[in-house]
Amino acid sequence: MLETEPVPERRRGSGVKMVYDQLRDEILDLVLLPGSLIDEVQLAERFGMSRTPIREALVRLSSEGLVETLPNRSTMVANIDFLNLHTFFDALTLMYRVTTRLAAQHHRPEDLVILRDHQRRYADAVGAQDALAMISTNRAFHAAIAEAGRNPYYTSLFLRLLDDGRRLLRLYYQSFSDQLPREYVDEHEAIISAIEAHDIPLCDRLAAKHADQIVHQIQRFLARDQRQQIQL
Amino acid sequence: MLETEPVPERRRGSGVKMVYDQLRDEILDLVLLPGSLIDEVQLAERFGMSRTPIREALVRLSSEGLVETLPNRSTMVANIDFLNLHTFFDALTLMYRVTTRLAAQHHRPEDLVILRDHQRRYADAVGAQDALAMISTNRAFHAAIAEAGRNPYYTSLFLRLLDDGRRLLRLYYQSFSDQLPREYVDEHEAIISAIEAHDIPLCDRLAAKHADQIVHQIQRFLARDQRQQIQL
DNA sequence: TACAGTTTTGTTGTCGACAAATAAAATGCA
DNA sequence: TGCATTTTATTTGTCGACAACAAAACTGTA
Repeated sequence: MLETEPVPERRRGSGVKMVYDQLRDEILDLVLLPGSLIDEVQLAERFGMSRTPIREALVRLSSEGLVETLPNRSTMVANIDFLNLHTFFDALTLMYRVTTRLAAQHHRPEDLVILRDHQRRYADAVGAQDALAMISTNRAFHAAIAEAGRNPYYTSLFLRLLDDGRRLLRLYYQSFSDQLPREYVDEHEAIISAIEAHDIPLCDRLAAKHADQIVHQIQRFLARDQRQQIQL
Repeated sequence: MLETEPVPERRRGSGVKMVYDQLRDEILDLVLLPGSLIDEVQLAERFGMSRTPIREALVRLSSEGLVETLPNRSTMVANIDFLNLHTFFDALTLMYRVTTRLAAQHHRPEDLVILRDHQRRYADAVGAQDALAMISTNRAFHAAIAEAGRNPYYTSLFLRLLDDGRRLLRLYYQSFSDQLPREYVDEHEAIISAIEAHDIPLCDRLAAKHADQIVHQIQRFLARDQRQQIQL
């Protein structure tokens, strides 16, 4: 009597969160391509559970704008809006500045330890030429700055922007993984020092410069091969 | 044959949205008090539908921070965080400034028509001493400015802030509905003119002043009767 | 062949029911 | 009586099933 149990007997309330986290990662990592349709029963079979928890996860993703749900029709992975990218860059730059300024004001000693930890991991990723690790560690670094700023409103918007950017960065790094991120390591170091020194104007300048670097780099990439963006 | 139909035969996909909108309004209008527990089957009976759509509405409200859901236990109306109000005021002020500046840059002629329409309704509400109408029309006015700024990232954060503030304003206006909002009418007029003139620095100054007025007024109120805030 | 109307197919939105998990009540023991 | 333990009860998380809706496939007619 072979009682195969492919689903490893998950705990009660963990279903939605598991599906949510998994789908979210796959969307942001472009495993699920923008515009592709999502079938609930297919997901239900894949995760070995009913459609109900799948649906709740999709509702959550929908309210965060990661999927668009057409009434009585399939839900769809949200498209990347290449036409209004300037609004994204604008908001991203402002949030870089605001969160870094606030970190200079409100950080505590333990925040610096965390920051340096993330920075070290980022430097390792750059040294190892590991594009995926660069993306995630860079994100963690700036998310930690936002946390140190201690304003949840800014933090949540910033995280959303970083996630939206994560999809762009996936396009970016998969096309050419060059050595430019080396500059970012130094800039990160300077930002940490400015935060530690409570130098708010310097934090503002450094964050703005850092943001401009990233924005211009992405824009250069987009201008370079426009075919790819039209294709999506 | 008496076929009573208390539930008016709603359309198919409208269930969740109806429950979501209704609960959201009741939470923001303090009909559902912060910290109060929400029973799903009770809501299901009240809305005349199954628990499934109620649940999806609650998930959505949860992801927007309006309710907090304890695992395997009741979900709860989110508390008002009186301790960290300064983060709220800070973000609100910045968003006032940013959205108004962007409206000066990117507005179109039809936006001004909409703005003047909201402004007229706000003036009417002030004239009629209708506190609830003041809250909603003021919100609509500033939301329209954000829309005219055409940056969905800022708009969504701003709307969230305005909604969080709506609960505070409910506390505020229900304790003393005075004639102070009269000043706001004039300030709104000045903001409209500055937007129309594309005067970005003036928009920034006016928005900052406007925000400070509101913030200080709420802070005065909170300092005046602290008993009420502790009670909640 | 082109097109309007009809049928079929596939997918979603909703339902009622059951089981797990927690809180409350009841019981037993010192 | 006070406390630990068991039992009950309530509420959630999940499931399988069915009906409604939209798109695709099909049919008949000009």
